[in-house]
Amino acid sequence: MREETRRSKVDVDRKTAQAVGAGILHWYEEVKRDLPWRRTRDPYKIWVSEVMLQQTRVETVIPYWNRFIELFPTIEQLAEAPEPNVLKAWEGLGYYSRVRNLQKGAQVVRDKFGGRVPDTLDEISTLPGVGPYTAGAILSIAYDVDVPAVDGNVFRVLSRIFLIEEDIMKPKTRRTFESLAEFLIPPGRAASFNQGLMELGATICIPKNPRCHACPVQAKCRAQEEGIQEQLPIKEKKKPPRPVDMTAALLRDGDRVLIRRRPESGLLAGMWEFPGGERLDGMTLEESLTAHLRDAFGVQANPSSLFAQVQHTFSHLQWDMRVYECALTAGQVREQEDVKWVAISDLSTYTFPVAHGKVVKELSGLV
DNA sequence: TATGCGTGGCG
DNA sequence: TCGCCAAGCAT
Repeated sequence: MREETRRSKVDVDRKTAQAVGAGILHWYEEVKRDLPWRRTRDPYKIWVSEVMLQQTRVETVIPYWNRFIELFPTIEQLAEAPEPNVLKAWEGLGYYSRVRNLQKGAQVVRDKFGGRVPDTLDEISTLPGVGPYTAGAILSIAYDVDVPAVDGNVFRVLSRIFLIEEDIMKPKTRRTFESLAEFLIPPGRAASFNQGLMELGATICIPKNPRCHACPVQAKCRAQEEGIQEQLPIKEKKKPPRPVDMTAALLRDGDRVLIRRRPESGLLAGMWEFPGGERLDGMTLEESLTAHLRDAFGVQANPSSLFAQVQHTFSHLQWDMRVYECALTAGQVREQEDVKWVAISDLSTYTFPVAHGKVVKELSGLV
């Protein structure tokens, strides 16, 4: 019996577990949203949706998922697609390593698993970009395996129902929630139950002003009983993003401008940008830009006028980016694979991070 | 265990 | 406005 083999670190009796599991399951079957990836059982398409949904809202993902599936309808086609095309399909979604890992994963599935997404926790977890949450989500949703899928919603919902006051930012806390979530799964119904937990967190048991009156398990919720649902889950504060002064150059040659590709690893890997870099210690922005252009291309360039100022906040960085029109006074920049002179009207065929995309937009408005 | 990695929406 | 938040993973 599963009740005897499964244990939770949280104090929950079987009757409560059964009531909560059934309550959420039945509520979900009644109210679930009609999302495009809920109309398929294709493990590949569910995989794509789960990766896109990492740290990303449903409303944002929908158009990206539709387009991505249209462009790459099968694992085979994704595995064989040119990488820049795949990156382009992700442009604007953020966390770009997700899509690189997704394509690598597709290649692993093709080469090591005969083209079929594996259906065991051990095997699927070997795929790049597939962590504990995504593994559980794909297995339960696509294959009906009774494994938990603990994301931010589940942390919030379960911490409230069972009044769990552990800090969810601590990695070890995940195990507490995973064992509890597994204990709650109505046998054979992990697909609907797991999605129900997340749906509840996304629509009712939301971070602020939770709609407890509409909750199917309100009567079982210990936080609601204590009136402290808004204080949960316990989450330690993150550090504020570090401010960085950035510069970038607008170098023109007729109606063409100079762009370059960022390195294959690190921040915004492989995306295109206007050349420049961080302000260097002890230098002004203009001096730093001149130095960056000299280092990168071996040319002398003078920043003349300020073309644009762009503020952009990442999860860990805050860019204050100033884009200067520059005049080349010595040397010239030759095209290479990762350095191009591009007509303004063709810039849209390249993939830019949002900060540089704002500059592209400014430029396009001038044409 | 702590940090790097995007972007857009909301109160 | 601005801090927080949204279906995390890799290192």
